[in-house]
This record gives sequence, C-alpha cells and structure tokens, in this order.
Amino acid sequence: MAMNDTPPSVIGRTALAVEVTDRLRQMILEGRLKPGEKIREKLLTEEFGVSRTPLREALKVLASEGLLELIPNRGAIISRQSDAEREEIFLVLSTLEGLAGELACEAATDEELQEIARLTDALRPQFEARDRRSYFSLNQAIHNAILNASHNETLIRSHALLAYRVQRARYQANPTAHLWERAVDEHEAIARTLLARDGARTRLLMTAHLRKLSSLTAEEEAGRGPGPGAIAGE
Amino acid sequence: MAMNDTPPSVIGRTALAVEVTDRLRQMILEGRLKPGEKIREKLLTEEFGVSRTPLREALKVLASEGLLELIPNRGAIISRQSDAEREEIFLVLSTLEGLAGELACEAATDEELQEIARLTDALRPQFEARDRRSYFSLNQAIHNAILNASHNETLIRSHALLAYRVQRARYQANPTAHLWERAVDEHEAIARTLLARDGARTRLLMTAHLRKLSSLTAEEEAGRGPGPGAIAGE
DNA sequence: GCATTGAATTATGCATTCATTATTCAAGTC
DNA sequence: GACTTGAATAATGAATGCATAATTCAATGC
Repeated sequence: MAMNDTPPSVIGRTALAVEVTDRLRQMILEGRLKPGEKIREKLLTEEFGVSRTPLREALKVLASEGLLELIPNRGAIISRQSDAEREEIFLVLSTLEGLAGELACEAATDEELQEIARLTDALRPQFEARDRRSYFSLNQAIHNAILNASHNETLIRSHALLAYRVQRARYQANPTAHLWERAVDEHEAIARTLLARDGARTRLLMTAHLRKLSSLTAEEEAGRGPGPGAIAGE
Repeated sequence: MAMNDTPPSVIGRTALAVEVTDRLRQMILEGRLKPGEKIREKLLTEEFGVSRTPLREALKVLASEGLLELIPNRGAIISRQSDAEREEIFLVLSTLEGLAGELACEAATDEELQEIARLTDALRPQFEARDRRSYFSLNQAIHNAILNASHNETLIRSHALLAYRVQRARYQANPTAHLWERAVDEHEAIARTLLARDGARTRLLMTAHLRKLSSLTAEEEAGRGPGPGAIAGE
C-alpha cells in the first residue's frame, strides 16, 4: 500500500494556473486592471508567457470569486462595483469579523491574544504620525490576526473572499482625523475585550467598528490606478 | 454605436463549461460522487460528451468553491469533510442567516414577508405527517425566501456557497420528534418577528435556530449514496 | 518470502489547433 | 448624409496533441 496523506509541502513547483490566478488577482486588487476594463486574453498570455489554457482557468476562478465577469463569447471584464454593492459587502464583512472576534475569545491561545494586543499598541503612534501606509498595513495585520485567532478556516476563507473585493475601497477611504482616532480607540477597546475573552462584547465592537467604514468608502470608478490616495482609518 | 447592456436573457445557449460545472456540482451534492472519491477526467468527459478543457475549467471552479480538492499532478478528489469542518461551516452559516433575518426586517417588501409567513404556516402539517421530504424542501424554501428578502446579493451568494457544502449533512440529520417540533416552533417565532420587522430579535432567533443543527449532523463519510436517509428538522 | 527498483502504463498540465461567434469597416441603398 | 448590409478580421469556446509527472506491476536482489 502507498503511504498517502499529502506530503507536508514537499512540492516545490506551483501549478501554472494557480500562479496565473494569483498574479491576476493581485493585478486587479492593485488597480493595474481597472474596473470595467476588458481583458484581452492574448495580451495577458504574452505578458505572463503562458498559453491561453491556464489563463482561461484562472479567469474562471476569479469570476467565481466575483472579481471579474465572464460574458459568453465576449470575454471578461473587471467587475465594477457600485456604492450599493460595496455597502452590501461591508455589511457581510462586518458580521463575519464580529463572529471572528467572538470565536477568538473562545479559541485563541494566550499567545495569539498577546500578539493582537501588541499590534494594537503600535497602532496609535502610526496614527499620530499620520503614516497612512504603515497604519493601513498594521490595521490589516490586526484584522487578520483576529480572524486567524478564531481558528475557523471556513470563516477565514469566506472573509478573505469578500475582503478582496473591497480592498481598494478600504485603502482609499479618507476619514477625518477625528474618525481616524475613534477607529484607534475602537481597536484598543477590542484588544481589551479580547484579552478579557468577552465574546459577546468583542463581537459587538468588531461589527460596529467595520460598519462605520461602509459610509466612508466613495465611488471612485474609472480611477487612475491606486496612486498615493487616502487610506482607511478603521 | 452599438447598443449594449446585456440583452435580457436572449442567449439561448449556455456555455459548455458552465453546464459541466453545474452538473458536476449537482452530482457531488446528490452524493453520486462520494467524498474522498478520486475524479477520473476521462470517465467524466465520456459521460458528459465533452473534451477535457471545459471539464478542467469546471474542476477549478468547484475547487475554489471548496467542493473538491485539486492536488497538483494527482487530480481532483471530492472534499471529505470532518465533523469539525461541518461545525465551522454551520457556525458561519448561522451568522449569515442571522444577518439575513435582520436585513429582511428592513428591506423586505410586505409581500415577501407574507409569503414567508405563508410557507411557515405550511410547515407544521408536514411535521405532523412526518413527511420528511416535503418538510425538508419547504424548510429550504423558507430559508431561501428569508435570504432573498434581505435584498443583499453578496449575502445570498456567500450563503449559497457555504450551504452547498453542508446540504447533504442537513438532509441526513436525524432529529428526535421533540427537537423537530421545536424547530417548527422556532420557525413560527421567526415568522412572527419578521412580520413585526423586529430585526435584532429575528437575527437572534435565526442564528440560534441554525446553530442547533450543528450538533445534529453526524459523520457519514464513505456513505452509500444519499439513500432514503433521515432529514433535518431545522 | 518480502522489499526494492525500474520499465510500462496511465493521468495530468499545458500548448496548439480548429470551429464558432462577435466586432469592425467598407460598400451600397434609401 | 445616415442607416443598413455583409464580407473581412479578430476574439472566444472547445478539442486535440504533446510533454511530464505519477501510478502500477513485474522482475530482481536480499
């Protein structure tokens, strides 16, 4: 009998289709492919140096993720999302993050909670320095850490799928200093309830924290790439 | 200039890859392809009468939905899910359905709420007749109606994606008569809070309603197809 | 007798080719 | 002059073919 069970990451080579999927997703998220833009398979195959087969497989996957739309016999266009759609997504995201907070209170290790607290402590200095780029990536790290601390893979994946689709909007949201600081306050409060393992309260705080962002994101379509734009203060 | 905007469902022919995706998904959900089973591309291409190209695109999509796993150079196997995974999924689903209930209280039309109430009224007779098949499909219709009444497409899609993965478990859950009746009670309570447009309470009831199911689903792996098995009383 | 090795077979990954549908653009008509 | 028609072009959809990796199974050695 063969010994089975996926060997622990022995495979060095990544499948070409997966590679293409990831690169394309990145291009969309970074705004190198703009919403509404039509995808020319030929151009991309040349840029990636692969044939149409893996590219088309990638397009199918990204379409099922909602990042682009496939129109029969007319190719793919990058999904352009309305304000209404963004609000929908934020509403679902806020609920999922609330659940993550609640679960983290039960499932997280002490070390994980400590790490979240540590990251949160670093947040206010970035706000005070008005360093949006650093703040944004630190903020994202905190949210991800809480998600991971839920120890619920399904939740983590569902969240990631939706988070993709509003990443640019989050990045470009432009809060006032006052709102930004309140976001920092909220993060500190969340860190405290997490440490206290107060699930119900953590859920409420996290849901509320994220729902506020929904009103901060503005229509930006047909934009000129990411640029040095504003950054969400969530 | 060409008049554009997708013509309202003029296209009669569905793309082959989409067709294959749907049929394969159905086969998995119905248990015709059992968890852990390896997929032979050749066999399926012969059964469907298509080439490997659209089939492989379908596999990529279903893998991204979590219905099967693609192992590089070793093909696809139907995802076998552990009790733990099922619990994860139910936890997320319960939260999403709770949100759907909450949103429905704000967004639903009176007609939609009436329809939900009407469906709910038909539930108890099915329980009393112990007609599991009818009960199950009616129950599913109610849940879908509430989801749709949320008028949040993102929520509806996210929910559907996860619901796929526990459909069989839901179908096969075998509640006691007592638990089954309590599920009916809960549904009636939910219908009432919906009609009253009491969002917060609807959310609580729906989340609780679904979380109970999590403990009802049992490991069944390597099963012998769907069979006339038990049906969830949610 | 059992494990190990390696050739033959089979399946998957990707590229290429063929068929079909959309798009473009020029010619003709009203 | 604007609209319609249709041929030429280009793009997408699907099938086939080729290269490579995995599996099988028999032969050999211990």
